[in-house]
Amino acid sequence: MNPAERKKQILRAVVEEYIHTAEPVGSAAIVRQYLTGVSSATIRNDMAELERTDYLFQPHTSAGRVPTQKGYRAYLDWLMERQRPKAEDMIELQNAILRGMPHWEKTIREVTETLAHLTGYAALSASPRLSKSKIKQIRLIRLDGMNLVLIVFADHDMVKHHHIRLEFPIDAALAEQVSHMLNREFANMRMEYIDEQSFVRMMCLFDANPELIAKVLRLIIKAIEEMTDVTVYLYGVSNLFTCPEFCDIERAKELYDFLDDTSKVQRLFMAAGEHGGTQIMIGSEIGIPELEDCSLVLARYLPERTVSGMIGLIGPSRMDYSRVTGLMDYLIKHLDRMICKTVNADDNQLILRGGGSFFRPLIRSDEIDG
Amino acid sequence: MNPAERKKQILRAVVEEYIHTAEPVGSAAIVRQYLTGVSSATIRNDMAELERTDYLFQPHTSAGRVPTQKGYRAYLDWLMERQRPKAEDMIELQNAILRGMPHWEKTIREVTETLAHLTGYAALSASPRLSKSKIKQIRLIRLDGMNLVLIVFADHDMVKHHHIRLEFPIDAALAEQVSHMLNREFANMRMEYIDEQSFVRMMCLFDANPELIAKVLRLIIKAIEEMTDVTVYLYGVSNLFTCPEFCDIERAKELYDFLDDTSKVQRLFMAAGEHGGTQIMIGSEIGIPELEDCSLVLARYLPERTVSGMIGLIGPSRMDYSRVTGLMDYLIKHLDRMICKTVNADDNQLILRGGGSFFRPLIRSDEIDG
DNA sequence: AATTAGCACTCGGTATTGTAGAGTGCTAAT
DNA sequence: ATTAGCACTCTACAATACCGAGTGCTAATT
Repeated sequence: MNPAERKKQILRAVVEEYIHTAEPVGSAAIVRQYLTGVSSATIRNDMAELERTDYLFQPHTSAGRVPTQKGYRAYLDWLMERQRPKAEDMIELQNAILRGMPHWEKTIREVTETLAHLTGYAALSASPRLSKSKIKQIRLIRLDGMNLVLIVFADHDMVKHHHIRLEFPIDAALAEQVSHMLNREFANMRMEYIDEQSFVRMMCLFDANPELIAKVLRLIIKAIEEMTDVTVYLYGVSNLFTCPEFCDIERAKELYDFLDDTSKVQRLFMAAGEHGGTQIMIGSEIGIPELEDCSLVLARYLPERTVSGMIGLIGPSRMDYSRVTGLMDYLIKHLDRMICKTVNADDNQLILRGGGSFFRPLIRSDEIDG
Repeated sequence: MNPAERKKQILRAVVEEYIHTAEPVGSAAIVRQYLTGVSSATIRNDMAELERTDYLFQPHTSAGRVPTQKGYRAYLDWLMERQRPKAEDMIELQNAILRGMPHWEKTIREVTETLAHLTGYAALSASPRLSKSKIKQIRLIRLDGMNLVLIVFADHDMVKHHHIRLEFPIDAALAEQVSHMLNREFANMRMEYIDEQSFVRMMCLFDANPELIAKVLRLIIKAIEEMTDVTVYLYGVSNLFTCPEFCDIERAKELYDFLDDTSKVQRLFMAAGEHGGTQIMIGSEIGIPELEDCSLVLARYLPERTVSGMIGLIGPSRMDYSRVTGLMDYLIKHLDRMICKTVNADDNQLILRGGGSFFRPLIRSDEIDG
C-alpha cells in the first residue's frame, strides 16, 4: 500500500476506533484491528506526520492519538462511508412516522424521540416557522364575553389556535365584526407582515369603542406574532450524561443549561443552511462555546416548502457519523414521502429528491494525500 | 436549661446548620453558634442520645452528626418556625403573578419558574385536571374539508382546543350537525364521563355516512380525553446538579430521568392530598426510590375549586424548610387572591382561607421530650 | 527510500504510606 | 447533671513508588 493511502487508512482507523472506545488509539491497536501486516513503527511514523499536519492529537507523551476537529472533518469529507441503517432501525423510524400520521407535527415529535433513542445522543427538532406562510383563513370564536379563541389557518394545513381571556367583556356582534375584518385584512397575507402597523391599520376600520377594540386587537396581533415562533422539541438529553466527555457534573450542567434554553437552541437552528440534506457541524464550526466538544447534525424536513423545519442530533464530536448520517438520510427521505401524501401542496410544487447529504469541504483533498 | 429542651435545641441546631453547610455538624460548632454556655461534652452526650433515638446519624466515628429523616420530620413538626419571605422575594412572586394575568394558566408557569429561581431547587407544577369539570360549551369549527378545530369551554373559563386533521373530507353541513350534537350531548357533562360509551351513544344519532362519522367522533372523543390530562411544568432542574447530594453524574442522571418523565411526575402529584395548605414529604415518605434523599413540597392552588392544580418544589432532604414553607404559604395566598379576581366563580363559592400549612405528624411530641 | 526491530524514555494512573486534624466516647472530678 | 481532659478513630490529603502503555529514535533490513 502506498504511504498516502496508508495515512488515510490510519486516520480512518483512529477516528473509528476512538468513536467506539473513547480512548486514545495506539499504534498497536491499529496493527491488531485495522492494518495487519504493517509494523507498529510504521504506523507510529505516519501518526507523527498526521499530528504535524494537525489531523491527530496526543493528549500526553505516552498516550495514543485522538482525532482533532480537522481530523473528524477529513474523515467526514473523504474517508467515511454512509452506513445503510439496520433493518430494525428502519422499522422503528417507519413506526414513529406512522404513529404521528396524519398529524405530521406529531410525527416530527415521535421521530425526534425515536432518533434520540436509536442513537443514544440528544435529538432536537423545530416546528416549521410560519413567518413566510400565507394565512388562508382566520377566525375569532367568541365563547362568552370574556373568552375568545383565535384560530389561524395557514398554508400547508398549518393550524394555530390561541385562547384570549379579556379583562372587559366584548359583545357577540363586535366580536363577529372583528373576526370579519381580520379575515378581510389578513387573508392571503404572510404571517410575518402582521405587526404593529397592521394594528394601526385595523384600528382605523372601527369607530365605536376604541379602548376595547384596541385591547382586543393588541392581544390578537400578539397572539399571531407568537404563532410564528418555532417550537423546539428536545429528547434524550440524559443520554449525553453517560458520554465520557460530559461525565463531570460541571460540564453536564453547562450543556444541560444550554439545551434547556429554548432561545439558544433556536439560534442553533438558525445557523443551519436553507438547503435540504444532512449537514454536520463539528466543535467550533457550530460557533457556540458550550458546544466546543460536540457535533451537531441537522437536516431540513420538507426542504422544498415554505413550512420546512429542522431535525437533528447533538452528541460528542466523537459521534458515530457513519451510522448517524445513514439514519438521517433515510429518515428525511421517508418523512418527505409520507408527509407529502397527506398534505395539500397548494402553493408549492413538491419535488421529491434523494436524500443526498451536504458536507462543507473545508480541507483540500491533496493536503492529506501529500 | 432543662435537658429535654436542650436536646430539642440541639436537634434544631444540627438541622439548621446542616441545611446551610451540607457538612456533618460537630459538637463544637453547636457550642460556638447555637448553645453558647454549654460544654461540648454535654452536647456530645445529648447527641449520642439523639442518635440512639434515631434523630441523628453519624456517617463515621470521627464525624459530626447529620439529621435522619425522622430528625427532619421532628424539626418540621415541632421545632421549625416559618420564615416570613424577604421583601424582594415577595415582590418577585407578585411580579410573576402579574406577568401572567389575566391568563392565570400562564401565571402558574411564571410563578413556578420564579420559585425555582428564588429557592435554587427544582420547581414543578401541574395544570388543573379537568376530569371533574363540567363542559359549558363545545364547538367544532370546520376550516376546510380536512381540517377541524375542536374547542371545549369548561368550568372556570377553562378552554382547550385541538386541531383535528382528517384523512377523508367532511362537508360543512355534516360538521355543523356534529357540532350541534356534541353540544346537545355533552354540555353540562363532566369531562371524565366522556368515553367509549359516549361514542356509541353519539353514533346512534347519525344514520348517513357511518364510517366517516365514526372516524370523526373517535378523534373527537380522543381529543377530549387528552384534554383532561394534566400538563406538568418543570423548571430549575439544573439547580439540583449543584447540590452536593446530586453532584455525581450517576445520581444526577437518575434524578433527571425521573423528572423528565412526565407520567412519573404526574404520579407525584397524585400522592399529595386534596386539601389546601403546604404539604411536605421527606425522603421515603414520598414513596419513590429515586427520590430517597429528596424532599417534596407541594401545595394546591385554588384548593376550593374543582379546577385546582398543584405547585411545588423538589430539593434535597437538606432543604431550607423554614424559608420554603414561608414562600409557599405566601405564594398560595396571593395566587388564590389574584386568580379569584379574574375568574368567574360560577359553580363553586370560593372562600378565601389563610395559608395554614399542614404537616403530617408522624412522631409523638413526647418522644423527643423524654 | 521505505520499512521495521529494538530499546530507552515519558508519563498518567493506581496503590501505598504517612500525617494532620476534626470529632468522638469515656472517665473521673466537680 | 455537667464538664474537663484525654486517648482513640477515621477521613482527607499529600507524597512516594511503581506499573505499563505507548512513544520516538536509531540502526539494521528490504
